[in-house]
Amino acid sequence: MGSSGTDTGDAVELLRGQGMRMTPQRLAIVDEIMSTAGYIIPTTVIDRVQARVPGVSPSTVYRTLERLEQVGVLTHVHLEQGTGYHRLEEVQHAHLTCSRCGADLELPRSSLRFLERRIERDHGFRPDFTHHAIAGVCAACLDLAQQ
Amino acid sequence: MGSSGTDTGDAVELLRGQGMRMTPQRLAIVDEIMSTAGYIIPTTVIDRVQARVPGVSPSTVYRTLERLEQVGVLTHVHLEQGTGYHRLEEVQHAHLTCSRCGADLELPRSSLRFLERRIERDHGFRPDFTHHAIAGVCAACLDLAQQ
DNA sequence: CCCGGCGTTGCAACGAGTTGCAACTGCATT
DNA sequence: AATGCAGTTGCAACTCGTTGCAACGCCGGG
Repeated sequence: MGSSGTDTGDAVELLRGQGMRMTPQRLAIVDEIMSTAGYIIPTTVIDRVQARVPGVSPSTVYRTLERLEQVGVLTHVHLEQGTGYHRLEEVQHAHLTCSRCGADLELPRSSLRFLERRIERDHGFRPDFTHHAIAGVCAACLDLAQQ
Repeated sequence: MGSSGTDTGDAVELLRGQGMRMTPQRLAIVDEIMSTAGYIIPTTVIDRVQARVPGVSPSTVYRTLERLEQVGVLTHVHLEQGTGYHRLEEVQHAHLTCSRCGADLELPRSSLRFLERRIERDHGFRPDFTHHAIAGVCAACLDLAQQ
């Protein structure tokens, strides 16, 4: 686990097609991301990539993540504690973050389609609830508060 | 304008009641916030307060904002470009940020109550759509894309 | 009105993230 | 296989924000 997932090759090919050069650093970064399920935060990418290719500078990682997003391989989300990146192909979901206990629930986008459509109809704005986390109070904490 | 709004006095009194000491720095920070409509970002507070009380350190401003939030005078929101603070009494609203043109629309919380209740009913999580901005595409950009 | 405890401040050091720039290197071409 | 250059990299410097700590000063008690 943790290396050379099947999509890494696909991604590399796609990146080459976009005129991007495949350097060792970039290869390590892409492979690290492609073999990670869910989202990953930049500092983690930096740590893991530096373990593989000593001397990789943080700025390279940040710039590569940005590049990968432009090319359409990744997307970033704003979570309670900062920015996270995940593969674009991953199932889209919103993050429900409990402001009491910090729990992070995932809600499939399909469950929010109705709300998205309703807001678009009522306000002319087509929202994407997956880009920013949604704060609130989870069921467990609601129960505690109700006693 | 921009100084000693009527609520500054109320706030100071409340803070004293909480055992907080009123230093010149803190007084300037509180007054700056209380006389600002809408949200304000920390760096702006730092600039304005330093203009009044030379030498105030940024850490003091950050710590005071945090303190004011604990006491219940302020609240922070996560916008596309960082953190913003606003008075708690201000009308609550969600921020709709257009990912195409960057427009920032405000949607009164009352317009979202229905959605909040529906999510709570369906998923057991009571969301607060005002805490994080909501990304999406505004009406104008939707029109452009449709042609 | 002075005194002293403890809440507060400034500073220095640090971590995350961004940017400008000179040096380097994939890789297409020859 | 050698060459050239546009795409990349690492570094240094900078901004925003956080934290530990010693010095400071607000304010209640004498």
